[in-house]
Amino acid sequence: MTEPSKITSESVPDHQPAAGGIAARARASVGPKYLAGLNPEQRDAVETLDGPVLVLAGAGTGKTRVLTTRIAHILSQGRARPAEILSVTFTNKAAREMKHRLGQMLGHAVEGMPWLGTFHSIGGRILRTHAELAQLKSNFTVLDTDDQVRLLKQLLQADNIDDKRWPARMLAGLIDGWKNRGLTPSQVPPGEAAVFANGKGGKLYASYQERLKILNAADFGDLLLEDIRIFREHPDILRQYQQRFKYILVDEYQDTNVAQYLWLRLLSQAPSLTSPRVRGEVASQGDEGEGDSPSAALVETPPLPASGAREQAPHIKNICCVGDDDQSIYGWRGAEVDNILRFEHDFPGAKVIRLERNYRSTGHILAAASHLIAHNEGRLGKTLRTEDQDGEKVTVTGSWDSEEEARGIGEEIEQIQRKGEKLNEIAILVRASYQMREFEDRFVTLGLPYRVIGGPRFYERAEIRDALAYLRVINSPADDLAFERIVNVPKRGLGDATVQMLHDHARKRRIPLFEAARAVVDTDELKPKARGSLREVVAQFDRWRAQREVTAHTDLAQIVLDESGYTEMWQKDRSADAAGRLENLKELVRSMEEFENLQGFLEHISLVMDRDSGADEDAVSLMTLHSAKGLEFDNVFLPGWEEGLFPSQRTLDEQGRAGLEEERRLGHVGLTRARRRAMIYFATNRRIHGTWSTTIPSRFLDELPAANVEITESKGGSAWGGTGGYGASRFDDMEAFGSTYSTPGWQRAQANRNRGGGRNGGGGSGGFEEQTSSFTSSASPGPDFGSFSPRRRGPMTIEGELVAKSTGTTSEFSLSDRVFHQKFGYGRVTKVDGNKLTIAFDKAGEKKVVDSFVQLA
DNA sequence: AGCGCAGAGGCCTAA
DNA sequence: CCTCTGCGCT
Repeated sequence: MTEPSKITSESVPDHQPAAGGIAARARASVGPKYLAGLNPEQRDAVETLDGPVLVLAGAGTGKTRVLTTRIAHILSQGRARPAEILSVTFTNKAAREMKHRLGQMLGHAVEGMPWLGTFHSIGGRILRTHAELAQLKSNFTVLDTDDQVRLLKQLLQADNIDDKRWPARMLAGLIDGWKNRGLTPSQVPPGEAAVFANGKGGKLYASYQERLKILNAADFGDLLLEDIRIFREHPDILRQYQQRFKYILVDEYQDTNVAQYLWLRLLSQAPSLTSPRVRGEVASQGDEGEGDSPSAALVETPPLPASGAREQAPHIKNICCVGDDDQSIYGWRGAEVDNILRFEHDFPGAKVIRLERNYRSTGHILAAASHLIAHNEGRLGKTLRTEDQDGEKVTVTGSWDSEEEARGIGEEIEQIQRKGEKLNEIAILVRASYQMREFEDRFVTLGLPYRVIGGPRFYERAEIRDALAYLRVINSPADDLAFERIVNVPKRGLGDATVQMLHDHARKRRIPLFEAARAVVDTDELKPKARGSLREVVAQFDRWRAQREVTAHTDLAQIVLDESGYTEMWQKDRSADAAGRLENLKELVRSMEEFENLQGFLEHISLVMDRDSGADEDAVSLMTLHSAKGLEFDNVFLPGWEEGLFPSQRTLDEQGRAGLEEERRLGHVGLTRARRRAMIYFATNRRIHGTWSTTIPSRFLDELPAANVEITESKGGSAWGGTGGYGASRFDDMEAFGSTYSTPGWQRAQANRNRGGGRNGGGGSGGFEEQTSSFTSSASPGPDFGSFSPRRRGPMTIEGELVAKSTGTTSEFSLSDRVFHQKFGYGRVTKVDGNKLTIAFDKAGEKKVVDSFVQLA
């Protein structure tokens, strides 16, 4: 199958001038039609089928296209059958997209690609196949974060640990972190295990795992971690998968965590040659009991040929990882950028291909994004280039507060809409999901259709979780968490006392709650009323389980919801959202149709993150920067570029410099989502925890190159005192507005000045002239410059970049000059204020712009 | 058992 | 600002 020849496609005359990537370029003119239109690097990435390949694909360089074309190529070359290709992504969205594109390319649906999916879904599938080796049954439940926390809470209670001091959430985070690093309870470094509850952390992790087995449940981390364990302990099983997967493709490799990395490494070894190696691994794992080094999993585990010179032949099969270190934004959930940085070391003989030609964004946008990301130190370094025109500059707009920001963006959107552009081509990308609300409110009043992507997940809603709990109990009677959730929903008179009693009973007899209930019903331990209710519940579930055999799963679900009284509960509820909840329940039942049976549905539901309602309607997309990765839009709004929010203070506090760099990558991701227009906003006042606070513009604004950025005024200008115009006089007596409308540079200078002068307006005081004049001086840091910043800031030199260009103490323009503006067209100057001009544009109306952006007409 | 209220704590990002 | 918890009352 995989002979080590480097030339893969049908031979083609090598007639092109030669340099690196010649072969690929040569072939570019001929070949299968799916190769047409690929650039030489892309083509190289598609056609290098043998051995490890790392494709460093910058934003918008055709990453997905390469992946899908590569699969098509493998298939059409007869190198492997669809079922022999393992292709992993992080999100369902990405997986779906790949399936979709493959379908288009191959001209038929891709049911034949059973191993194309997310890490979690594929990991889960493998685990189900060998569930018994992890002390589970194949119908195990996947617990989400909520279940996880509830379970841990129970454990903490059982151990008499004060969950005020030691919140279950924190423990959940720790356990997640350990699992992300591939650590089983016994492998957790003692020092780390001790940080929780005075040393009980490790023990709690262990008992949590035990509880999971009893509940016949796994959490997200287990879906990979248990696979790894099974692979290590059962070389024969590992070999079976190694033989099956002839090709491995990995999307977003920069986001892989240690566990995913280990999982991939195990699978990427060539089967026939690995068995001794694997056995070696098992041996090395055998002593995992005690005294492991802190990074046990990292250091000790991968005794792959790759990791050392000790092995002569790199028996690594054809793995192709695609990623972009500049888009690594999941460090907080254990992603190891190191994985991508170390690739060549881990997979010796790896070919590294860089995709640097961007097909998405215009020159200004790309330049702004590149310039921003260039402030990061830890990167492999890529230079994105485009052959597109410069296009419009990235705009930066200051607003008084977040409401005005939303208003301004709303207006801008309406304007775009008036130009005839699709709402589908507009996205608002926020740092934190709580920012979304303001936009939703605004859009509702405007009647602007929008959709929230990746917001509160469908299955996280209470009614959905309740409904699922019913189904889970039917499917897996040992699922105590689910049973507990619904035993008294709707109210049946089975309160805490009863549940506590069941718990005791269950623990004593080591049986699930449900079985305990069945047993208790026959005793007189409960009061008649509770006893009757409980008996009814047990009988209902027995009945439903029996019906399951003869009833379609969608019908069964409907029956369960109706007979349990759950539907009725919401019908009686007169609160505002009851109707919506009923609607959601209907939607849930409807969505079950896509699955073959109840089991299949439950397997997927916890892993499927996105609810995809109405994707075909024309609507503005609202989402977090994180969930925007991989998407693109003509128009992208980036609100909330303020210190504390973006970059997030918490990230800075917790991760320091690394955190800052990750935030910056997030900014880079945001900007590179835009094809034609990127519009950044910052507000001077924002609600934090419900109280208004004054904020400072994000340092990232200063890191944007002046040449590609334009400072504009908010269009939601009414908050500026009621009129669109502005003037020194106005700001003189409106202290609060003083700094709101400045460029970032101003604002810094302003804050600086205020500190110096001992005024405390939170940066909000100071007259207009003052701002203007201090504009230039901000390029050189004042003595106490750093003091107003929440964190110590880096060298201030960057400050000058944005400032310098737009700085000018006096403008060369004067009143009623006829001017031209790249974006707004022709207009007449109606007011001059330092370097800020107010111009009445013929078409765009009155605008405030910095003079360097206009020229005399 | 169940309801309503007051107080506390959280808002980062995700499968 | 919003949700969750615990408490006291019915």
